[in-house]
Amino acid sequence: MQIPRNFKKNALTLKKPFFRQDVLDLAPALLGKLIVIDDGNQQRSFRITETEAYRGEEDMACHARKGRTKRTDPMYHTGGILYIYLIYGMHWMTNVVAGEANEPQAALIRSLDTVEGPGRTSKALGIDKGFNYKKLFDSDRIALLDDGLIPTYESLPRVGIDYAGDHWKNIPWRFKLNPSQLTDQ
DNA sequence: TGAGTGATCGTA
DNA sequence: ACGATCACTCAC
Repeated sequence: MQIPRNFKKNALTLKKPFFRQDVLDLAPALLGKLIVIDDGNQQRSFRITETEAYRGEEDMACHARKGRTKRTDPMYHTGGILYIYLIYGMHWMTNVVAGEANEPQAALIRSLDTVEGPGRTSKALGIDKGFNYKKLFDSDRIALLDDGLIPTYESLPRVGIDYAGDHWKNIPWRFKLNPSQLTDQ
């Protein structure tokens, strides 16, 4: 589709209330949404195809299991900002903060229509620490657009959390867009 | 299957 | 101050 020049004021741009949903609703709702990045020179867009939910201090796979720290602080904010962190000294992870203030929740963006894997996703988007805390509903640099695709998806266990114990390791909080929805457009 | 890489946080 | 950990990727 043609991406509007001023996505900040575009009717398709997702607004604050969308992000205040519980992460178990928001993470699957992110599937099929367009993520638009404007680096000042050019604008690029990708469709979100895979997410994971991390939910609260009781979720033993969530960074917030150790409470509020300098790193996890963004997750304690009201939904709609980004939570960005570095993993393995190399890869930036892009997370959308969900829910209300003091409910630490975030959805990891794992894959895009043309990019598989959370590290590669951030790299493709040009996202690094500078995007931490950035608002998705009020930014000239980045926005999420809803062009009407209603996602159908499968739920799977989350990746890379062997330390979290059987319950949290197996709970199906990874969401993958049905691939046929990309070609049906 | 294993090396690379560095911010973060618990322990001191 | 130090050491363990880690929501990963790439090359072998």
